Amino acid sequence: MMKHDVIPDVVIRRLPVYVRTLRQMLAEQVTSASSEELGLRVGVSAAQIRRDLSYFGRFGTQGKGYDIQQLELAVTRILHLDRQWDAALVGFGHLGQAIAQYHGFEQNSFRISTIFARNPDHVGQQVNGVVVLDAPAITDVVREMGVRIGIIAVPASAAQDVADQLIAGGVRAILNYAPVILRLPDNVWMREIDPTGALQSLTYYLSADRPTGKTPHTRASGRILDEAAGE
Amino acid sequence: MMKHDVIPDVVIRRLPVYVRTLRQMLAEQVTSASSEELGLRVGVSAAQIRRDLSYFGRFGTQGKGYDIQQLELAVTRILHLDRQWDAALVGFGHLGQAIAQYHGFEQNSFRISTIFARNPDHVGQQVNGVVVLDAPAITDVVREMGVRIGIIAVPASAAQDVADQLIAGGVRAILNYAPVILRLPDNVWMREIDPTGALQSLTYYLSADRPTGKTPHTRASGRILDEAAGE
DNA sequence: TAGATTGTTAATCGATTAACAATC
DNA sequence: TAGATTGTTAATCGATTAACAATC
Repeated sequence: MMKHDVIPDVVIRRLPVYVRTLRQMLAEQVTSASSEELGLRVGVSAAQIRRDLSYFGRFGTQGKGYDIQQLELAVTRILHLDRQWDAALVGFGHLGQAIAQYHGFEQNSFRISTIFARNPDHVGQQVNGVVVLDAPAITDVVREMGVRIGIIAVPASAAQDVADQLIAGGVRAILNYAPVILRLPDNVWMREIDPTGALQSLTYYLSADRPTGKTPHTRASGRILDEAAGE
Repeated sequence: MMKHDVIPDVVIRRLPVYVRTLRQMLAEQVTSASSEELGLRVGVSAAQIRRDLSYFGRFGTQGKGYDIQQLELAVTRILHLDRQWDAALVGFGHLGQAIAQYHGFEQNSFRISTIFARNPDHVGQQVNGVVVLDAPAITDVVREMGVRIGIIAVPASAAQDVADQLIAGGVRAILNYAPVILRLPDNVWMREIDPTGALQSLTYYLSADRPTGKTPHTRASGRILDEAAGE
């Protein structure tokens, strides 16, 4: 095993896709697979699967491939998903409420344990047994509860402030839904969720105003579609 | 101006952030800025700002910098954001409803013009004057309306099918909220929205179970925080 | 004109892929 | 053992940064 001082963040970002895929395979009762098969499912090359995994150790068997159950466990541990993480949600508007009600985090090692809002109409409300607290309490409550993950779902204008308060309370990982570039100290990690930006980059590729005549109404040729049924 | 056959997708992905930042600057009545200042706001290097823009033309003035209003217009046009785009939303569960009610797309060149659901309880419901249609109609309706953008908010197990139907109807850009790797023909562009995956990659960096004693309760040192107040 | 800052090319850095010896 | 497939190193590809001539 190669020892690396820092593992590239691109690699870390791919690991959740690996975990998800491995779990799906377990559900399908697949017990083992080669890097070739894994790559096909995950949508990356076999070489990349092997390269990525090699940063963390040796998980395969030459000539045979990988034991799915073993590998799933290994990657789960690498990402520290073998426990539940508390997260503090800030913002309880349309978006915040949708996030609070979302039942996808729970099955995936996360739990929204605290919710904060500025709007007095929201403070005191309750979701899944979690009471919405007043925003000024962010730093203190987060510190007291030892929460290390923050989810920001406030308007752009308030986001930097919220981030600062979360960080002051000990938060070191932020999921940011607000359309702003947050300035963060470099011991804090962040990911952005920006559906609008995603759409705005897609339209670059949609040039003509209308589908041109050549647009086939037959089924897409699907070179890629054929190679793995997957999922 | 350099002529490039294809502009790297990484560059295209940054442009929406540029647009957003430029609009923010306009709102602040900033009339011009150097690549240095823009880079500071956007969170990339000055060299990158200049390099990225150079793929599309010359937008600055030596010795002076960029006219914000002019540049905003230019990037808006490059991304084809100077019109409104219809999008078809598929899925009307918790997530789909949240997306349908989201009032952030409208101010940003997008409009959810059609909604599809499989669940009979959802079909026939109405949001902002848009009636939820039965899922089997996807291909025909999308084709008829000339919709070229699809938003997938269905369970993972149904996502590939939905994508295929959208594409058969002429959709060429997909925003995918389902946690699956979609297999798409290469004339179709896609972006993934995966908050769970984002959180799962963040926990890699949160090693210890609890904040260690050394965690400072003082304000984060903020090397970066200081350099630009921004936003 | 002198100072500032662009647009662009060359140098550097980083990530992906190809290749293959090791080995199950 | 022969065939398959890993783990790893070297080669390639692509993206970012540095540097600077052009020019406002």
